[in-house]
Amino acid sequence: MKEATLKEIAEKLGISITTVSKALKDYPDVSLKTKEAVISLAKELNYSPNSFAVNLRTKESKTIGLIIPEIVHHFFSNVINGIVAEAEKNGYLVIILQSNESLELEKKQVALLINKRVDGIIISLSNESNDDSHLMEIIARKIPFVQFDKIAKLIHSSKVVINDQIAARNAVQHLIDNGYRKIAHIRGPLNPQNAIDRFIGYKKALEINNIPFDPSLVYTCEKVTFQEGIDFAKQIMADHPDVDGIFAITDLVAVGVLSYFNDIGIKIPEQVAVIGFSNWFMSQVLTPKLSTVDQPSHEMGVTSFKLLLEEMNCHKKEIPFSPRTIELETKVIARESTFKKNNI
Amino acid sequence: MKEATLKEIAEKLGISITTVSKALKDYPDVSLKTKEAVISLAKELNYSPNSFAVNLRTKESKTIGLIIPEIVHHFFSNVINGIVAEAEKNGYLVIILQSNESLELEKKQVALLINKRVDGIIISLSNESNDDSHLMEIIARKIPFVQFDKIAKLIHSSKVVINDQIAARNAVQHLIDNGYRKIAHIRGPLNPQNAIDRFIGYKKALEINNIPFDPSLVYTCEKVTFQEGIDFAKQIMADHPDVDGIFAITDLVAVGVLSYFNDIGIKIPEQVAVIGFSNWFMSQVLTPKLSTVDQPSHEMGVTSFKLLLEEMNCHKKEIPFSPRTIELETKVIARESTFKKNNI
DNA sequence: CACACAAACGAAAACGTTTTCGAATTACCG
DNA sequence: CGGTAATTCGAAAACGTTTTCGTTTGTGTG
Repeated sequence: MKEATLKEIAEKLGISITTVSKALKDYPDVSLKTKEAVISLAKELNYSPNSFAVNLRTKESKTIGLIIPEIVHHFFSNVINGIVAEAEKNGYLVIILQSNESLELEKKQVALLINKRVDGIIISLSNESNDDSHLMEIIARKIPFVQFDKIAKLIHSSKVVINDQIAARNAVQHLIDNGYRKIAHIRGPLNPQNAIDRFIGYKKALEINNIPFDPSLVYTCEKVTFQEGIDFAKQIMADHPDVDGIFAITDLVAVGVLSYFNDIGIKIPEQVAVIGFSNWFMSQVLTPKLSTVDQPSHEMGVTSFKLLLEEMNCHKKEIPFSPRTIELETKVIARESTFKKNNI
Repeated sequence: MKEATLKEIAEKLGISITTVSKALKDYPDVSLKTKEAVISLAKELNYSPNSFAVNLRTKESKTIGLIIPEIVHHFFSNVINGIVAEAEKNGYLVIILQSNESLELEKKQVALLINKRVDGIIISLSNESNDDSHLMEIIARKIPFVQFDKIAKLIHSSKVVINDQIAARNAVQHLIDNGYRKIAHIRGPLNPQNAIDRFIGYKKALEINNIPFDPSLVYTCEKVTFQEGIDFAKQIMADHPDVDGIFAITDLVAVGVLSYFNDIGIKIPEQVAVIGFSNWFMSQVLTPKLSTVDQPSHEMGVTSFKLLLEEMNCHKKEIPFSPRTIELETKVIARESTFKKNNI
């Protein structure tokens, strides 16, 4: 009942381990007769190579590591899906870790993956990440490395992103085009590059349309939760009763806003229009249906793995690899929550 | 710039590999002096044991495999989260695979994990799974094994489940208690045990309340999608315009129903009450808010890993392990979509 | 028949660790 | 001081594979 090994097959056939190994890997210097004998016996014994030994010998594990801030998250679970599918298609397995938006945990997990000697690492940074030392370590060890979505701009690695500035600008422009003028922004935390970029996009859109930027219309999430959406919606109506549009950093927050407005009877979009970001599934089934920005999450996963694979292949053959940055397309999805105002 | 090894440390210190290994693992037969010297040099060289070699030597990889039907799914992503968190807490990493509800893929993936020699396997079966041979293989190889949610009853392994019959019965009882009598059921596919059990629970509830069971009120999903919810809602209203309640196999389908009714102006719950299953996040933000059955998904993940860990520990020490089945509690979450009828 | 050459196989090293068991040294005690 | 016991160390095997480089045998050619 034990696991079959090359040695066992060799002994039963009265040949050497070397020949058995070669026969199974279809080397040209094994006669057809022995090849057949070996293959047939291997099948019979249900032989499969001991991957631990193969890993040690070949110095690769055909396994990659993936670190993301949150698994239970429409965007990230879609990315996971893309990565896992593409990886499997190419013979790789994926170890998933969740940083819980904690820099400390993220660092531990990078160390963990390095120790495990994964063949490559894909990461989307936590909101706390303002320190690059663990990423530098990955680079220093020459481990193939791809960042996506929430990236450290200054780290010289491949990246898969969207153009958050333009995407956000388009979202706000959509509000403006539909007649909304006094637009609040519920932004993400101060650290992450994409929260910064979306904020910049928000300002740009105002600027282009000659709407003065009012800092008091900007509200900053700490955790980017549904509850914060509710809280800020309340706050906004208290601070600025005449606001007529809200652009939220992500759909989850926008849904909080919607939920609060629905509960207290504020009409959307008649009184306030709302647009989110990321096109979460639920946004299309809410009342009113939420306008948002579509972000190709699954494709982001697939592309990230493809880039990593390229680098891993170069790494194996010891040919140099130049990191690339790929920018994927987004588009505004107009739904009920931003219907054109009647008076225009 | 190369990876430090025991050999290197030994040579630099003029001692044997054995002693270095022992020093790092705090064996009692190494003098304090050499221990300190070794540890300090190891730190300096940034030594970390080559996990490939450790795996080969110890025959374990501190890695488990997880196969689920769908990653982008509120219930499953919560389970993943629970498993990954609990695993990491105990020094294990998790390889995730998605069967896409395909038996064929599921079988391949089990084979993959066996070949990778993971220390244990956790699985929730695909809807197609009506063949146990791949699961038998896991048992035959004595690989620690836990099933959760969608299980093969006859396979002798640990299991983590809810009581689907009772949970479904409670959901339907809730509808009946609130005055609904003609209740349709949108059930899951014919194969999965939990779809069968929920259907049985539905029938039981009717029986207890002396409501005759009408097979034409039962609709069977193939893929359990949002779209099927829409389609069946339409179908139900065509077939039985006087239906006043719907129990759906899962929230996603219930949301489809809600969405269709909202679109065509059928009032919920005044005309038809709707209850789902699983308590997906979005169900609380819909209009109307969806009643459902809470299923402790995160806890299900945590519990699954704990059971697996127990078995892995026994396996290592070669002491026998008896598989256990753990049943977690569910409870009906009453929201707007099933408000009590006025006339009772 | 000698020689070259191809075909088929195997010995052995290497990957880096863990662990057993015996050897060497030191300390202790009567 | 002889002997025992404790302390400290290291040689070597083992885990199972891959791959290099010989060696042997058989085949064909001049």
